[in-house]
Amino acid sequence: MLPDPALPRRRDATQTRARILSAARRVFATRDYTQARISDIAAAADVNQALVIRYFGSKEHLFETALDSVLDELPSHGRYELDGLAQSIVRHLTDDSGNMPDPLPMVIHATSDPVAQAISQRLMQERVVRPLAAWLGGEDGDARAVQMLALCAGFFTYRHLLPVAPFLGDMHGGARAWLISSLQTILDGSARAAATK
Amino acid sequence: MLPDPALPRRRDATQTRARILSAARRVFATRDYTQARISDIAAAADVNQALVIRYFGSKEHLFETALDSVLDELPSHGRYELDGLAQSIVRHLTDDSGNMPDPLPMVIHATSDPVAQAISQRLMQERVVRPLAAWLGGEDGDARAVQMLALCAGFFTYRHLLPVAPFLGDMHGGARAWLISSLQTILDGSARAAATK
DNA sequence: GCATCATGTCAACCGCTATTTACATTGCCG
DNA sequence: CGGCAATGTAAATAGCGGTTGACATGATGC
Repeated sequence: MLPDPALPRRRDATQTRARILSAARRVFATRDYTQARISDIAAAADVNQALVIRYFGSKEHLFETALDSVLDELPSHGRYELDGLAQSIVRHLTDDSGNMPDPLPMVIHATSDPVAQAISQRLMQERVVRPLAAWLGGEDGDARAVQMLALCAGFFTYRHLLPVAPFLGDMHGGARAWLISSLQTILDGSARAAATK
Repeated sequence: MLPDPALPRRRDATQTRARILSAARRVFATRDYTQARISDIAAAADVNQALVIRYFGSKEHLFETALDSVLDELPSHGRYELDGLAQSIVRHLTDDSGNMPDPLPMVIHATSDPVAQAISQRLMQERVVRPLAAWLGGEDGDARAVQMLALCAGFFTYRHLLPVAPFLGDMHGGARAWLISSLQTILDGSARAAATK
């Protein structure tokens, strides 16, 4: 038996903060940053709107904290072989349950706001592009890293932001396969470059 | 000798409307839709802010008119051979002068606003995806069409929206070459599919 | 010239939303 | 218990930006 929902919840700052952060991650990943209202996040966290600001200072800082927490949960590249990485990326990208950490939705949705954009840019550069480029190796490592990100961003754009047919219907499988093989091509190129070193 | 800028310009509704539309195209292509202020457009057109609304009814309607006018200027696909199309697309995409019509910047920047997004979605579907798919031909024509658009969107995202290194520096040439060859691969696939019909 | 309509200007208005402020309630510790 | 700091709530506040309306000014036909 659940507790009476009319009754106020037992007060617990840590848990409340966590609920807000979790809600922020969901909301910032699904709506555009400027469309993501503080009240949306408060509602999703079942918390008073003023608490969101009280706990995180401002919308911008909440965004930074939320993106940071997603990046913390991202599995490190070292855990993947060349074969698995492409599929793993796409699995994160196409997971709609919200259980798999993926910075891309938040980052893409943040491009509308100058401040949130700057935050995303810095964090993505430091914590995704740089390590991925290093892991890919070679002198064109970071070129390849950004190519992979661009592929993912394009896929995401036409899946969620501008869902023109045939991305709407049952074509997801085909698009997914195309994305995997395109990523794999870039990875294979890296492998070949490394082998000829 | 130019006319005294302190003096009011000779009144001409057609010209004023054209100046507003042109300014709107520039502004909507460079800033995000929600960040693109009516006052920005008015200033760029050197026109009173109220006139923008007077002539176009609302920000949303101005956006639709502006996007429509860009699509009108787009060269039809029939004018290109398979070889030239990829390069032509990329030339439009990487032109910073604003002289070449390209709906992509406006469309991408419109994704933050639900209404502008819906407008973009409809127009892109009808006037870009559909004709491009028909031109590509084959049963997977529209899948390939969207793949090409996704590539362009990804490229644009990491060039303008989330400019992480090495897209910032001198790597543009490399990224450009990559984009052209990726597009060409999709086009070649279409050609092969058509040949084996 | 002058009447009149088209065009342009200026100053409000209005809704929206992040943030703040003042106030209530809970839980903890003596 | 009783006080007090931590936590939660509700209602302003403030600023921004699209839109509107009342008024000014230039152009055009008589």
